[in-house]
Amino acid sequence: MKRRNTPAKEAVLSVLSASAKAMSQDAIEQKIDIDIDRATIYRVLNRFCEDGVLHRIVAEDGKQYFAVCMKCDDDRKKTPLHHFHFRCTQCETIECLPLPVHFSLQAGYQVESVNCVLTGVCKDCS
Amino acid sequence: MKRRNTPAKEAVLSVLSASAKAMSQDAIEQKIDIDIDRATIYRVLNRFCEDGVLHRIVAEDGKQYFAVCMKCDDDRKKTPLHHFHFRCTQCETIECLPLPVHFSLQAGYQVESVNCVLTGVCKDCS
DNA sequence: TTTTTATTGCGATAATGTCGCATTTAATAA
DNA sequence: TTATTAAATGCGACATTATCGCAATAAAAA
Repeated sequence: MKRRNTPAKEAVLSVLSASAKAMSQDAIEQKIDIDIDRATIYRVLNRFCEDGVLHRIVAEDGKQYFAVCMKCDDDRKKTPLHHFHFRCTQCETIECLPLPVHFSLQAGYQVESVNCVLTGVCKDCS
Repeated sequence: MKRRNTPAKEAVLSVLSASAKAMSQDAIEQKIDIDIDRATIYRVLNRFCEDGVLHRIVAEDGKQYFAVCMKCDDDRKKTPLHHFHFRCTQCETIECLPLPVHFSLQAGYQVESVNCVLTGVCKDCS
């Protein structure tokens, strides 16, 4: 299933690339200048996640948020693969923290994904 | 607002106390022998969370799961305050791991809650 | 230009969780 | 025991998030 370049994909990715924070579907839709259907945005986001372009965070509000995956070109400054996220209940944003998630499981567990979110008030709001 | 003892509360708490895993509202409802309205179960669960009897986990499926809070009477064997959870996609359960969550944030952040879930295949299923 | 099929828009739908309101009932006072 | 008070419940409606099927569109290759 070969991917195609479409205005919807470009729009979604450009919004997320320009954002310092993770965004939900509705926030993305509001930032996009052209009209794209809700279902289409979700499909674009899901495809990007499959392709490793974006990562998905599920916050305590039960909503999905999306952020561009940091490439490993420049390891030191970038956010680690599995990192904490911070959701501020004041400014309603989610940011990727440069804070790796460490854990050591008993043998037998197969981890497929990691979802760590801290909720509270971010440093800009407090 | 003083709490009252009701059959609904007792039923919910007894199901969760007997369970080794965190449970969602629908799973709890299925386990309960008497008929309790969905909204009531949610209200009971929310009250227990407020009162520190239960803790709430939001998994990557966006659903809320509830588990009894471990008391600190017997510290060593108990699950730590902020601990990882493991959601198995095979047996569809969520367990509390005896694995504390560590993080150190920049000054200025106020953490109100922590939600860490690992998803994959648990040791019983693999 | 034609063909192929990935992608889209639209509508319907599932699922989770909350809320308002009238009613019930647990706990307290009389 | 009975009356009183307000916490808790049941019911229905509702909001929100996310997905799905299907016909129509359009990107990429032939």
